[in-house]
Amino acid sequence: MQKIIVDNEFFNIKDTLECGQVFRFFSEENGYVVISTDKCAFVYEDGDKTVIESDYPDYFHNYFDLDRDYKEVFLKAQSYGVEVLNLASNIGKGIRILNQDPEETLFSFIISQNNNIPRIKVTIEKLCKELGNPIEFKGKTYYGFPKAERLSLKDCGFYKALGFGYRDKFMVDVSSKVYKGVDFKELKKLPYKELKKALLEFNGVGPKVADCVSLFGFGKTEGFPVDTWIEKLYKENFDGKLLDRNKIADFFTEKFGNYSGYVQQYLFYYKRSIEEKR
DNA sequence: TTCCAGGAGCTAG
DNA sequence: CTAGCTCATGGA
Repeated sequence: MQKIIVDNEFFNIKDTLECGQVFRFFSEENGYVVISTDKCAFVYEDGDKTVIESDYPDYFHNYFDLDRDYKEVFLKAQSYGVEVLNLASNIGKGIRILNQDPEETLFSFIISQNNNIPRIKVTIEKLCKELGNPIEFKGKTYYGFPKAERLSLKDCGFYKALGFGYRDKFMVDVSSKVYKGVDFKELKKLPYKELKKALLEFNGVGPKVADCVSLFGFGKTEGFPVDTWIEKLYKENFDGKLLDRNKIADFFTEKFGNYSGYVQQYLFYYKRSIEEKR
């Protein structure tokens, strides 16, 4: 087990994990166990440092986006003179956009549509426990995220029984398509707009999920996912005249350019956290 | 009971 | 191309 030690100021593990970009983590005593594909890490705070323990230090170095300067991202967000964004980025300046596995991200966000975060997490955990590889880590058994090959062996009844609802069909269709040959490395070479177009070809992937997958799974930060929370925030804190979510996304991308993904995550986390307290 | 959640597919017009 | 309807599920 190796340790990575990172300064705390622009890396808050709680905010990074709980801001809604990722579903596979567990709050354990004094820290979090994070799982990505078949790999585990334990992450905790120690004074003004955040410590990442794992047998896969290179993988989690990239996963936590440690080569990026998040002070620069934060200062950029503060530079627009948007009041709600100043507030949101101050509260969430420890958020980092994770470099998640593209395939896992694709299935995770198909599950996320018209669903809520606690239930998304429960559903994904049931899926991993059923089909994922067991991983022994720090005295407990966790489960990896199943590959498309294994997902494609199951039918709609299986997914329905796990609580997928009407999304059962999407899991069957997409896992089969991915298993038959989707080259995620080739997709990663595409620019944002072409990648989004390719992602929209999957049954169950619309504009919002495509933007989440391209951001969280492929690192394309010019997309701005618009869900119900962002739509509320747009109506209350921006000019709020647009009704179509595609046009709201375009409005934000035009405003924030390559920083759209970071800004979106600051705003999403902020909006959800203030509504939760009511 | 109705409304809502990190929406998207399908059909009519 | 857009507007409206429908799609499971469970918590509030």
